[in-house]
Amino acid sequence: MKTPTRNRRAEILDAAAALFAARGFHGVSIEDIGAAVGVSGPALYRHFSGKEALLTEMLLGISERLREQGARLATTADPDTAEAALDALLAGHIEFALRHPALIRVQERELDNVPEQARRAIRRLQRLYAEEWVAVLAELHPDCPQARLRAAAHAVFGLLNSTPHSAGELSPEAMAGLLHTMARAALCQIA
Amino acid sequence: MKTPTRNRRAEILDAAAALFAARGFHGVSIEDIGAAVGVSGPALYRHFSGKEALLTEMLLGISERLREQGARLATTADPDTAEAALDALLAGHIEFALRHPALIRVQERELDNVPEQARRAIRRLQRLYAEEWVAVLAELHPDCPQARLRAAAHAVFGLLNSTPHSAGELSPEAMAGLLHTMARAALCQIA
DNA sequence: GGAGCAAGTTAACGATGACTAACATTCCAG
DNA sequence: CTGGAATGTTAGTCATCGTTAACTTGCTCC
Repeated sequence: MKTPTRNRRAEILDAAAALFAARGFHGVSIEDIGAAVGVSGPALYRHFSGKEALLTEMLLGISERLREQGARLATTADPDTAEAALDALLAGHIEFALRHPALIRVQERELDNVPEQARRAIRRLQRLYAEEWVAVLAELHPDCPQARLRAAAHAVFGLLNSTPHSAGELSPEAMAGLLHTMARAALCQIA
Repeated sequence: MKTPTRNRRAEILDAAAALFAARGFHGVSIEDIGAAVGVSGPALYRHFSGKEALLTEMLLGISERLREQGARLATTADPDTAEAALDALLAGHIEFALRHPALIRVQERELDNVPEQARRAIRRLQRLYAEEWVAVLAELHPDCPQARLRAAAHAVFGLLNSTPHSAGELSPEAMAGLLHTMARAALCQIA
């Protein structure tokens, strides 16, 4: 009974992400998650210390991944223009959002269900990611106050993360193009 | 013990909205909601038939309000230009989102916790509201396919509804102006 | 002034669900 | 071969929570 087991932890995290996205953290039971990966109930405690720990690891993973990607793309090899950096950030975020809508949804909705300490760590990563955007935007709009740039960045995150809501009407490529265009236009207009 | 009682139902709905926004539907107990309005626990059953019914009424109220506002603003007195109608829709939505961030949050997150039948009604109202936007956008972009316009509208809702995330950095007026500018720019660029 | 309704109260029930305990199986390592 | 880790299983515990029941209390209207 020991199939390849392409790492159970990852399998569990994926299944849990889909379930959390669909029904919310409190709307999903440990039993549900177990059933989704073909084991039943308390088997999960062999891999995670509890339900909150599972969510915590999930959110930390997402934030870390975005932050790493942001740091990499914002300081891309030779960013002659801030415009190029912005396009890279946009493309990266859009690709992530389109490829992992469930993760985006969970990241947006379930932060409050993570224990205090880990929540601070997650928020820190999110802040670092946002600061990459703000830095790039500051180059494009040198006399725009930081607070306004931060608000603009968060607004654009809202736009890009709307993906899970409007699922499937457009092809992924068309959707990516549309979001890129809209976000770019929105970010170039901030006085 | 019969203070003015400025309608308990409304009071309960407000308190529940704030709690649901903060901790999610399943994260809030009937006891919590009661405590928030100064009565304890099962007193709520004098006003609502259950927890789901409470959420249902809340979401129906929000959707109805937005739809009504949308219908009113989109067909405003004399809409010489579709641009004016779009500006009216934007201003209305932004005002609502800034004035009632908790309602926006609940509307975005808790639809799945509403029983099937009511959920369909809510979705219908949301669809009607979105169609107001699509109709106006169609005037501005006559040869843009409907699906793209719909996706654009939802993306802008994501942008405007990001308010609850980035709370308080900017003054409400500055925030309203920024959101209006960004959304307008985003919506004028869709090829 | 008492009938009746509106709006609370506390106590209890029943379900669900997170987590623990105790026990089984498979897979190597020595 | 054997013992021990890794990974499951089922049964049970304990807390929480939605909901109902039974009982109180004040207001209002004839």
